[in-house]
Amino acid sequence: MATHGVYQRIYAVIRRVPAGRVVTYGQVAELASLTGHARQVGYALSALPDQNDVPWHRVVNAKGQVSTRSEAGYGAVQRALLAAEGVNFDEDDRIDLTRHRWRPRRGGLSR
DNA sequence: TTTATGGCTGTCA
DNA sequence: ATGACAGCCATAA
Repeated sequence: MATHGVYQRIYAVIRRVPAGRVVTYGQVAELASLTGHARQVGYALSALPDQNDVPWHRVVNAKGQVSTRSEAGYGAVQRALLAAEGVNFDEDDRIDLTRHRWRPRRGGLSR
């Protein structure tokens, strides 16, 4: 479908994120060949329909903290979903990115 | 077409 | 450590 949108590409990347793992907006952008356009990733998520197969909750900001959307409450939902997948949060509701950041296979750069 | 708006990020104080 | 500023650019009106 000729979805000439960047969003579709972003969704594709996020769908590849395994459970229990998280990625930052910037990382998703980079994986989607949009290095430096982390913002667009956030907008893509905001444009997500209620029904989707995209694990938007696995996308967090660079601080490892869940970005709140326009309304409050979603943060708690996102946190709950992640917690259900085994992602731990610290006292500040932050995720240990050094431990939960998703590492796409790429030539074995892992660690 | 132009203008305004962002679920961000990195740098500097 | 936190707070403020500027920059990148797609989508919507």
